[in-house]
Amino acid sequence: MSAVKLSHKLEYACRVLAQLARKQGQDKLAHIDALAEAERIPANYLVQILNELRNAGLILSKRGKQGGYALARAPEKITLVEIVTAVDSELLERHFEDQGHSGARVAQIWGEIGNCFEDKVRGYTLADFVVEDPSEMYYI
Amino acid sequence: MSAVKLSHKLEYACRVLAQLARKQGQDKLAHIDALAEAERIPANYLVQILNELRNAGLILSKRGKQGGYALARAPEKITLVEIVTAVDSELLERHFEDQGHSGARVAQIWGEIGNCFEDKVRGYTLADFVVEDPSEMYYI
DNA sequence: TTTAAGTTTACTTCTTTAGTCAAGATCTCA
DNA sequence: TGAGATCTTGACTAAAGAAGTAAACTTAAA
Repeated sequence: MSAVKLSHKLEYACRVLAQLARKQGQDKLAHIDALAEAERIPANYLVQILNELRNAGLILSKRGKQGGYALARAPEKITLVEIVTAVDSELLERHFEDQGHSGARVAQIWGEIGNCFEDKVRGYTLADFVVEDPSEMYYI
Repeated sequence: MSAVKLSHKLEYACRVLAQLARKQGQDKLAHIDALAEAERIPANYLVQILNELRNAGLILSKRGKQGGYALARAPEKITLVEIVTAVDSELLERHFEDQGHSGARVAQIWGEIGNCFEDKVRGYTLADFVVEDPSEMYYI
């Protein structure tokens, strides 16, 4: 587990969703190239990430001319746990070996730590990624 | 980051230290083979892990006949953060890209989550891994 | 001096991550 | 209808890390 060191993929997913949240309400759909440019993400890689987010039901897409992407729901209805699960579900999985004399207790303690982590992650929604004044973030 | 999915190395380190804690106070030193057997860890791999724990000052070793390993301090003086830092320091590192329109806020939020995680990890010591009654663990 | 330890370093194998690429499907508009 | 814009899908690759293996080297006690 790398709890605090994010994978690029998860960080990209958070950023692109934040950007989509910012564009919400506009009638025009967002294009991959514009999203890649705004968030400095390799466009070819972003393709895959958007696919996973769509498969998870977090965004909607439309093909063809006038096509593009938009959030499937309001930002405050999309929790960070859903984002993690969509692109990097291992992060929240717990699989301990539970072998040897100390396996059970080690698993128990890390299980508690995992619960704490998951609760914290569950407490955020996409709306928190788009607050107007970043300094507000400290009071959450 | 894999916060909740432990690397084998970190899980092995926790287990072998718990075993050393259990043997504390005895005048005989613990041998690699016995530790590997008790905690079901590949002995050849354990060699490397014990080395890192010694370099980090968590255990002491003695070579030659009658050699072996022991904790460098009392279990309650060894925090889980020290163990993580010794064998898998990346787990607690935070490196976000902070690029694109949303980079700063994404980094800020994950930084908060990381602080929460680190605080939780800091709250445990090796003594917690060796309680007599595992059911006590639930009340920590 | 023999032997039972730990020490150090190099190597292998497998999986994952991050990224690239291109052919295919679909939709709108002229 | 058809041309072009746009997403869709799947195959591929290079680099890095995880996990484990192995063996030569050093040290200390009997």
